[in-house]
Amino acid sequence: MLESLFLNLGQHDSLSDEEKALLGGLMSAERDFAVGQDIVSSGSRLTHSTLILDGLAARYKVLADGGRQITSLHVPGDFVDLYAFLLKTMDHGITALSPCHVIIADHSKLRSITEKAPHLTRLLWLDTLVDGAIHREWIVAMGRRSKVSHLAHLLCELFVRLQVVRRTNGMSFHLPVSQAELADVLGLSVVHMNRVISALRNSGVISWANHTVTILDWHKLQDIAEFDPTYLSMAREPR
Amino acid sequence: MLESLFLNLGQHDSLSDEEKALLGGLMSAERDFAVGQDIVSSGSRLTHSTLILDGLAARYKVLADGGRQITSLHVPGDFVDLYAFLLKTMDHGITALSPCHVIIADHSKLRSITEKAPHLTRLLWLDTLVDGAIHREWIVAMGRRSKVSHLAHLLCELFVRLQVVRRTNGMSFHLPVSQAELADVLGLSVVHMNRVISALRNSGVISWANHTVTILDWHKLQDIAEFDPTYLSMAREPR
DNA sequence: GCGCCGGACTATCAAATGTTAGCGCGCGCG
DNA sequence: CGCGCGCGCTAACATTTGATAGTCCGGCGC
Repeated sequence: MLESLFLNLGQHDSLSDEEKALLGGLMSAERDFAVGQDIVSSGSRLTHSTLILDGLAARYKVLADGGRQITSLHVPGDFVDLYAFLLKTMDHGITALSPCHVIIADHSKLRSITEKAPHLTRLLWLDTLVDGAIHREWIVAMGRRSKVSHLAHLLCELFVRLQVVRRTNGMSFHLPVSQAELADVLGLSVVHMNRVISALRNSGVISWANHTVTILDWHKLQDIAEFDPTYLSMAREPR
Repeated sequence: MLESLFLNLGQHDSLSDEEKALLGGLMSAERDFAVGQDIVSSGSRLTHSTLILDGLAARYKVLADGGRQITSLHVPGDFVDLYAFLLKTMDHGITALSPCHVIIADHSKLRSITEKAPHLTRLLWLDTLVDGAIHREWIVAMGRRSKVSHLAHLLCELFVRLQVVRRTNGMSFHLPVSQAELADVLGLSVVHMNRVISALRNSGVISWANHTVTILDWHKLQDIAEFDPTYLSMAREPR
């Protein structure tokens, strides 16, 4: 059941059986969230963190004028709010973009892992660091890439991350987001988001219908995006 | 000498004397970097991390077309590349925006802290999490705030962070960056950066000359920025 | 089967942002 | 002392992006 977590953490360094057992021991209740429902709401103080077993979730922040910005997307195997364990107060919300099946990890148990399992602690820490690396890549994309390149970069990233947890199907993957939601990711208006998607489609490197994206020309997509997966730290080495 | 590090980590939770000693034991050589010099270069693999004792540094990434995006700014007391301890390969560079005096922490010693000092490990982990929280706030600013609001937000953030490490002078602080460098932070052209700075200046909430920013109306600046410092986790509580 | 509704998509015009070019000031250097 | 140069600043024009207002289509409830 925790297979995607093991795949996710295990891509960086090998996980021993004891560590897998420790991770299993972290978890308590499973829960389900419907589309549009908040998994965690902004401003709350949590005593547990949430692991996605299935579905797509987004961290977001809403501004006074009603604008929404999505700051990250989360796939199965992602600890969406692991940082809440130390950050304590949530400064943003987390919402389900598709029906989400999750499992809960108590902070008290996470804390005890930091007391007695240094290697596993480092791997969990690393997980949050990769999160930060993704944020940096998003900042670069928002600030200095063309919008088409930004979108291409996002698709490359999602494809690779989904591949790690075996949620791709050949060169296709399911992307259950509306254009309005995507606009909240890239920081664009819906109208312009549509233009950007059309442009990428017309360049022939992807097809996109029924919430399914198919990469027709990975090489060219990667070129448009200037995508270099180094920041995802996918090399398995001692950490 | 490590006073700014203690102030920085100590804002989140209290640091014991033993922990301060452990942190002292981490450090080895001090070094100096001139303006424009790389403190860490992109693509390198490090065996140490760098703590800023004095100066202003920036993480940045350069794209194929020559464009540069700065993904974070670092003040004294910041471990600029602490994550390299686990991420291993640098996917971006770090440069000195003003003359930087730094001190080096060996990764082998950091690792031993994770083996024997769980609470200090959590505080270091937290330090990297705040880094991530700042990234998220920057993403929101880039995506959904007006440019003037984005700039105002940056100034609020820098003021608060500098205040923690006692680098402010009343409502003023030193900001040794050119408009071109600032444009690389906000993701704007230099010309437009200039327009945005002028607009904020003309609104009368700040004055800005000789690389010194003075906040004339903190309340109004905070309003323009919709600045809420929660994400900086400045409450001292058990972590 | 009909009508409503959300989401993709388009057109038109307005506003924000970028590009290119150039001016002027202060400062370090020959 | 004069010259070059980085940097702040501006002007004019081009391009990108946003706002507003639709159309069209498919799913779903009645």
